[in-house]
Amino acid sequence: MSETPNLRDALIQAGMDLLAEGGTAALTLRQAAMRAGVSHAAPAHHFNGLPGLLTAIAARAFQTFADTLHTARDAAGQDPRARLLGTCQGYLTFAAHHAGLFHLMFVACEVDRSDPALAPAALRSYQILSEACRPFATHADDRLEVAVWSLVHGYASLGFGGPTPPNPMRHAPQFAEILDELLRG
Amino acid sequence: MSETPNLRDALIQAGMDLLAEGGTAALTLRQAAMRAGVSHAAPAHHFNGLPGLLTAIAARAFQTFADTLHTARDAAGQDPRARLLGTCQGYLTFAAHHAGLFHLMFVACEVDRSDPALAPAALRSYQILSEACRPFATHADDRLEVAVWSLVHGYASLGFGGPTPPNPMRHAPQFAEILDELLRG
DNA sequence: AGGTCAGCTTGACACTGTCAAGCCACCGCG
DNA sequence: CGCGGTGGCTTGACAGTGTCAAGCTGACCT
Repeated sequence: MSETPNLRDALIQAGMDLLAEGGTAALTLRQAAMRAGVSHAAPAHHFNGLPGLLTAIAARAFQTFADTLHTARDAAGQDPRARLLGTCQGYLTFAAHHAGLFHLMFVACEVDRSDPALAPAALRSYQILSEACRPFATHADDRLEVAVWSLVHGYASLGFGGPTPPNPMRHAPQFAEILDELLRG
Repeated sequence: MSETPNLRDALIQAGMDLLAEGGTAALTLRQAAMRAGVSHAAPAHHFNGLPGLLTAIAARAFQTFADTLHTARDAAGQDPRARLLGTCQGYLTFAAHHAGLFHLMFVACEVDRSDPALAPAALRSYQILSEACRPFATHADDRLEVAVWSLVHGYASLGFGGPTPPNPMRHAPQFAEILDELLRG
């Protein structure tokens, strides 16, 4: 009665809430349906099973991810290095604050990566990073983009940017110093 | 009757086989027990539930991972750059050939990362990479180690090193060129 | 010889995803 | 206006999962 104009969005929102609260294990079709106030089989009419819901959540996550990168880049001013660093820090901030979504977007094997709803937002995210790299490209190929992308993604995945320090590292250097290393500080 | 000196190892081996054959979803306590020829509740006497089995598999995977890095480094000769590149390519080879184990080692949230059996092998892997980086370190801190580690881990996680090319990239540059970029070619 | 206990089995429970069948309001058409 | 049809949801069921409690068994120790 409150507000459920369409159930699909409500289920996606419930799934994102569950993911943020209890991690991947808590994200369940039946729990999402219960949160949305419908029966356990209702989600089947809007998604292709659990992978379908996960894919829809990942698609929405890619959109907010692209927005995060965009605003972080623009907030960093006009200097090309500051813009690239800002974009990377947006990347790290998103990974640290939305670990569940980050996991879903990049590593979860249940999401259907061939879903056409996934490509646009993912491509937009990549293009924002790619544009920030362009002023520093010294080769014809895209090796710098791949290098920066791999670097920031690995840094985030290994937990250096997160609140909890990773396993064997006593003190991870700031990402800005590492990026300088790559850009021939 | 064939050979099961201790069930614990048999369960770990069965779990690794299941992981290699059917991915994370196929790795199940009951399936591993069935493969080992015991009842579905037998694993509970050797592991702390499913997370315990996953942790034990991850610990063994870290050992073979460290061995892979070690032999790849030594097979690369004496030149410091060749040794570092060889170590990284061992990293990428392992990630591509043992995607399930790689996932378990670094991202699976079910493994108990505080398990004391996990730290030694993980630390050994890190030290092999760290030693290969040492000739190139130009700062007192370990920023280069973290940079190389993040770079190769991100490169592997994003699928550049794997058999299937990743999403938006038409042609990923070879990792050697990217590593040269980081080492100020 | 008798007791003890680790290791394994059996059985049960709650929970998951998924499918089949049915219900019901709404919408278009005769 | 009546009426068939269909999308959206419910109910019920099934196989599969992890996990716990209880019981059996054989070896080992005293």
